[in-house]
Amino acid sequence: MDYNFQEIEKKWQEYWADNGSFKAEESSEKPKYYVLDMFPYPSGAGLHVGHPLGYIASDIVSRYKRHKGFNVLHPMGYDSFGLPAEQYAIQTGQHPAITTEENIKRYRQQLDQIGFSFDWSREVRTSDPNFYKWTQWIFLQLFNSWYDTSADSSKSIDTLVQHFEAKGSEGVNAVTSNEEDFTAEVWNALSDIQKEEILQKYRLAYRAESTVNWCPALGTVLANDEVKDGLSERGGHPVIQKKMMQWSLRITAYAQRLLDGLDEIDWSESLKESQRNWIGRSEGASVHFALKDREDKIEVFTTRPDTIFGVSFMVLAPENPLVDKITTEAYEGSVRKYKEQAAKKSERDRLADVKTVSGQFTGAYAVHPFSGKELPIWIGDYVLASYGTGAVMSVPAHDSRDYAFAKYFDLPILPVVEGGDISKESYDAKEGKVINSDFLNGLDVKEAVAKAIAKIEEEGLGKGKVNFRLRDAIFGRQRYWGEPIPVYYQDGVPHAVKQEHLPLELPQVDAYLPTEDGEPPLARGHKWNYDPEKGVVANGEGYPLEQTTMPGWAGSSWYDLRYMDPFNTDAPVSEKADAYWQNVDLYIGGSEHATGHLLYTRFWHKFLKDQGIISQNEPFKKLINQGMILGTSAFAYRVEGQNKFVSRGLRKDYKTIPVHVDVHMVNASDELDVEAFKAWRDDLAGAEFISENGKFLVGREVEKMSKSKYNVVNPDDIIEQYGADTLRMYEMFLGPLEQSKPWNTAGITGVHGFLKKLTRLYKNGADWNISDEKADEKELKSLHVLIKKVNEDIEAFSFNTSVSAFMICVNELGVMKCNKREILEPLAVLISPFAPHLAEELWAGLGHEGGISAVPFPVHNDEYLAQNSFEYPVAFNGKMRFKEELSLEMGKDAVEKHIMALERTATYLDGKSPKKVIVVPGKIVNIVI
RNA sequence: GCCCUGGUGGUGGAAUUGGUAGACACGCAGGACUUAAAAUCCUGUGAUCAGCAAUGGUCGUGCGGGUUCAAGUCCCGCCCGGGGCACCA
Repeated sequence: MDYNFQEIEKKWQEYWADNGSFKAEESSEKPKYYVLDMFPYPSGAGLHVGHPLGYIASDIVSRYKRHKGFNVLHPMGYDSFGLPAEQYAIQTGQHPAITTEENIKRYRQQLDQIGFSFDWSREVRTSDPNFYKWTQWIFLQLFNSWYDTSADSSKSIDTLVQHFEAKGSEGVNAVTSNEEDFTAEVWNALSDIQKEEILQKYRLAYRAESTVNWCPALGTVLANDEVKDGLSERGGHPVIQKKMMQWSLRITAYAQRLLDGLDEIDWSESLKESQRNWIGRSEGASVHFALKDREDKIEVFTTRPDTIFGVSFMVLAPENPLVDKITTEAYEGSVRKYKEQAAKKSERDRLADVKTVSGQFTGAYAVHPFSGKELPIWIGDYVLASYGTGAVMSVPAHDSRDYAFAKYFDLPILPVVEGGDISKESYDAKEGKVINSDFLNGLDVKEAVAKAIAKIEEEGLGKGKVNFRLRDAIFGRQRYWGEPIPVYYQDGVPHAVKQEHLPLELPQVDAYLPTEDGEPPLARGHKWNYDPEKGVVANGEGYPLEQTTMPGWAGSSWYDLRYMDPFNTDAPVSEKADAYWQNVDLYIGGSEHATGHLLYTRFWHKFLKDQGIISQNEPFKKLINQGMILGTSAFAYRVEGQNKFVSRGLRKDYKTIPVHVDVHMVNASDELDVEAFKAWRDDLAGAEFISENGKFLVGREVEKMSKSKYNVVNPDDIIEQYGADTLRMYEMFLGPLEQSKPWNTAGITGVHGFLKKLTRLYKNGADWNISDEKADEKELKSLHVLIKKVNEDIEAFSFNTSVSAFMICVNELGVMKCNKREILEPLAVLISPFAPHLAEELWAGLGHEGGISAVPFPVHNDEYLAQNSFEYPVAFNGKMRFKEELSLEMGKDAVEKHIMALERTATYLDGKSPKKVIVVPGKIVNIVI
């Protein structure tokens, strides 16, 4: 065999491992380039052909950059804390660390086979105590920080305490849930416990009673991004709302910076848009409405202060604490009933039930700040307690939800913006002239918004305000297999575990379930107390440790930094490593992390930047989302009620049910291996098959790759049959990296054949056959067209088109029977990022030693590309009719003259004289008749 | 509902950003080599009409308009697929 890929690939993989070919240099004169893949969670199922897609693309870039003279950091590791290993542990009693270790071994084996140029010496695992020591350390920095909005930066909590001691809360501009002002005297007189209660409202990692997403089936809380349509993202279990004491991270402090930062990074527009939606900035005003006959006020947030004269009632969320205070005696019963009803509804029901209007009058009235009119106060579950102030001013004429509410309960609808018909629906558009609105009359909506805010501020009724939809991130999980939160409790007050006692390692437990009392699994640890002098001690001594662990995204929020300096024992990353590597130049991974990992990571980096740990604002300069590789399922058509199958073309004649067929039993022409199919399952053994033209054909459909659809293709099988280089090139050839596309094993023969063809340029049978003759013009042109294209394509991440370009060039050289060193040497280097094993083999065959990976990448020479003639398409009224080869040196006029003199031109003119002749040199001739 | 994407042969996809639509590959059809198969190589392959044929005509990039000598590409209005957000005031 002239292309013995199995032997070649094994040989060079060993060579790379033995020579440490891809070790990134600590420091270097070379410019740095950091290419990162989203590290995988090592699941038990192993990789299917969809997983390596992004890794192949990043590997091509890494290898290309090495050829271009960069010091490339291209690491890999494992996001090894997670639910599946824990659930397996619950079922079997096996420690999740063991399962994880086994899965990692399998992953490593699969990854190694594909020939990636990872620097494995820097491997990280989030579940490794040497790694999570620093995850815990970062958590403690967050715990010890508050956010100063005046400086727009986080600061040490000590600075806040000093301020409180000297001046109380006056002059503090912080992101906080604290609403009560106090003086220095009051502060200094507080007990430690009371002080800590207040500080918790400022810390960036804090404990608070908050409504959380509780998943009873998983026995843990979930972050907002882990819940989809009221179900847990993992497992699809129902999620309910529950009030719990929870650790949270104050990501909301960074909302504006997270939003602004998007403008300086090269990410896809759709991804940025997802993050913008998630952060959900809206501008408006907060306005205080006084209550009739009471001291309290209702504060609302509105984005439409211009419609303030259209307010005809107020609505509070049922959970709003004000409700109980203001409800009049006569309505107490019905309000209580409504609240109970609302509390019973799960988030999911509430979402599903958007169309049903419900609410209850409280008996109380607010007073319109400008008109003095009395406004009835209602409660309704369309108002959310967790957004804004949990209260709205209702402008039914210009808000569809308020409109529905007003119609249902027959409340007044007052139009204040011209331009819509409000007899059937509200007019929500922000266009038109304001009417019926006193000092706002005659203004455009935009002007009215500004004027209304100015007036509200002037009268002390409120102020302009920006609101974000982003919520603080719930950080505690009632699980075993995660990073322990390094906190202990003294008199119920949380204290940080000392740095010298980090990592706080997971305790040994006898089972991985929550306890019978519903406490997290860590409560089963027999040695899970803490003494600030001694560290972890047995229960009964010292103080109790926190029992929840960190969520899956904790470790992944900073792992990119650890690769820069994986063995550092003094810091997550050294100043030197940070200064050299800075941040990730190219990050490739799936778009499913848009509002989870990618947002949290940006948050942690901004925080670490504030702390002076790192120098960069953003972790990932450029990000590409690789598309999903879908499966091409195969179906056999079973005749309803019979054990009989009909071929695809005949199924119209029968009533059939499609049955999934394992794609491995179908060939490239969609023919089913009937014998294999019969042997597949007992019930099929006696089946009858009706063929067409002697063939039994299956139907095809594109679906997500999944075991249950029998359409999963394993890379190991592909590598076994065609080799890793073929797999790599075929995955790239399938289509644009960012696009989702179906896998079809049938097409792979094209790429495999190409690699064989390439080999044949260098070899004659088993022997190397290379000539030192000078290359001719045509050969050089073919090569240099390719050099130019490949360079451009890699820079543009358009790998599918470079594979085509390789095919075109190799086809051309094959026809010319070119075996000249002058052509074949650069060709081997060009293809090395794509098919590295074969490239190494060819390079060695050309007589080189020392490997190909650092050989400079070819640069094209324009001289060889220069054309002296061009085949002009000649079009009449824009329709191409014939072509004429002309010298490119001919000017416009000369071309026109030549073309007009042609006999063929005369035929098409058919006696008419052209109105106009357009000549675009080197492009086209168009004759307008 | 709002926001991002995308829509090109039987299939995956190209098209230098306004200049020959369908590169490259799969599949299909035919042929060469072979006892045969595999492998390899060659030819054809958007639809449709006319012709024995070389060839020629018409249509054709989701739909309907428009700009232009020229539109897959630009503009206006729709339709459909994929994704994000969503009683967010």
